[in-house]
Amino acid sequence: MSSEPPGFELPLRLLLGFRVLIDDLHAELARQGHAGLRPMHGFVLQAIGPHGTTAAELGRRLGISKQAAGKTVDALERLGYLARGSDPRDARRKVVRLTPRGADCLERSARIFDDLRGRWADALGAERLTALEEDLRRMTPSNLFQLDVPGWFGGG
Amino acid sequence: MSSEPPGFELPLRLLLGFRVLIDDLHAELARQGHAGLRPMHGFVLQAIGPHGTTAAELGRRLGISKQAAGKTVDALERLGYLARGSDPRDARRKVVRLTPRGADCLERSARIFDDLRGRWADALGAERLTALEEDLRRMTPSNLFQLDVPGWFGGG
DNA sequence: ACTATTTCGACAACCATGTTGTCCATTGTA
DNA sequence: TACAATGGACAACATGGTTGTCGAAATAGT
Repeated sequence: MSSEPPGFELPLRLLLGFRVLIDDLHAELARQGHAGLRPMHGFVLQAIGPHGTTAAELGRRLGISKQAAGKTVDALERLGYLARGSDPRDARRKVVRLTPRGADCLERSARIFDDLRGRWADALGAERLTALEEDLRRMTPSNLFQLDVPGWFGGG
Repeated sequence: MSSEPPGFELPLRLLLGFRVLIDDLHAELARQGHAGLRPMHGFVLQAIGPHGTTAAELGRRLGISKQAAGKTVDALERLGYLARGSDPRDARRKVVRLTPRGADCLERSARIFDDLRGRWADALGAERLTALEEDLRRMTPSNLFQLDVPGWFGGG
């Protein structure tokens, strides 16, 4: 009879796993010339994607208010990762696009994430990692970016 | 040749897994009379434990400043989950202890977490869940509570 | 015993990020 | 043409974390 771990360990381990990966990512990003980024910024760049979006759309995608999305865009714009443009077909929309620096960061992030995943595969075995991912996919919502996280954790 | 998922999916799934569990926990806690708790509050109660601590010690345990820990204690005290007492042997220390309500919440949380873990076990199979936990244990630091999270995510 | 250092708790100032509410310009529709 | 919906900006507010400072109390050192 194997004693099971207390139930509260699972969420904590999930969070710690996330944390470890993100910390490693940002340590490496900083080494590659992208210091100053906050943990969530990478995901915001990822969520914006190569084609750009608007603040309102980004908010919907991330599950936060358009105002909050707008503030985040402000921050990333100040850091030089995003640029705002206007849409000739709709004067209300302000399209947010990655700058070259933003695109560079996104590419590096992708490579680093793949590398980190490779390290997990080395440590755990490819099959077990695949199984882990499958299991998580089964237990989590499909919308990868509906993180919500910033707001939901701190409260507000 | 099975195509591997992009590396950035793994951290996101870990985070989403955490989120799902915590959301479920708090939905159930609210149903059981403990509405108004923030996601991190449960972990703070957990980290305080049945014997109580001080704000400074709690801060060290959680990996945040004593001031931040103090503020969190304030919040939980306002909500009726914690009570401050004084230590006769050290007039500087203000011992923070769970109130009956706090202890009740902690017990219920434990039961709910076990139940949620059981649901994952049903969905994934006990062996796979055990493997998942083992793998995460292998890839994450041992100090379960050194979350840091609040500060590190939002930035500051 | 007296002093110097450490520790605890509190307060203040500041920053980041979220929320809601309001308002205006623009677009699309009845 | 009038009206509703949308996008963006601004303001006010709450939370939670940080650093810095300070006084009170405990501890170490001479």
